[in-house]
Amino acid sequence: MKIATWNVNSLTARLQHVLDWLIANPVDLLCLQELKMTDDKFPLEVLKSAGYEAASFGQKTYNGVALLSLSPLREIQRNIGGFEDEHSRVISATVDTPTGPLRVVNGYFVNGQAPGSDKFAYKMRWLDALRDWLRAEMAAHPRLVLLGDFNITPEDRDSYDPVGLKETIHHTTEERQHFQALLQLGLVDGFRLFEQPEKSFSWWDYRMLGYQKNRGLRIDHILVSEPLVPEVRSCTIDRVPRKWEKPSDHAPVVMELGG
DNA sequence: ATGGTGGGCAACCCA
Repeated sequence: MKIATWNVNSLTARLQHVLDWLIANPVDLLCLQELKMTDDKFPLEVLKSAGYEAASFGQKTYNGVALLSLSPLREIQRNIGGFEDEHSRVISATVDTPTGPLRVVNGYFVNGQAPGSDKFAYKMRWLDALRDWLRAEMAAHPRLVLLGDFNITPEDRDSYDPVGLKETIHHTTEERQHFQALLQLGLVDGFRLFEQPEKSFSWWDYRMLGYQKNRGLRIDHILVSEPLVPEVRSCTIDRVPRKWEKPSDHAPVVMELGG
């Protein structure tokens, strides 16, 4: 089976891209971020016609996440348990796979603007809450994937300019420690299970010809719990839709799982 | 060069 994550930067603006991408890449599960729409605007029927059951957790203008699945979504949960959050950033569900149930946690992590800002402080609190909640989630669901737009470069090699951008947003020691804390829960970065091209990124700024110059960051990730590691067959970034007209600034990350 | 582009929607917004 295949799973994927994609920050679409408005599902209203990108619905046709999503439908076109799914036709070319009929993944079993697609996790979306930055819907920028309320749930009453979510295109449930259009996705159903494309063969996908879906669950959304949106809000007006900002944030918003959704799960699109060929097979039924069970035990759908919204946001981080026990954490009061005005933003719609996490949606989780269980899907059945040939090798057992898979718990999926889809997150649009806080951007954080700049170190020292209120938004950065919120990012740190949010990451604290996510880690504490995930510890229990992983105990309850040993086969778990955490995927989405993390807004963190795990290492220097995940940035086009780690020297010039040292300790700026997406690159700070604090953010990277939070990423490591997720790994310490028993999660593994699926992308790094495989040899990958140098300068592999999942996001490129719209400005200054960012994509054309490959000035990007790898901030979209698929982390798998240890019991799933032997099942991971591949993990790749699909740059194709980033070349389409009016693209999202993010590219999808795709993982193939096999029994 | 402290810029620039894009989405949503009228916010000195948010990425």
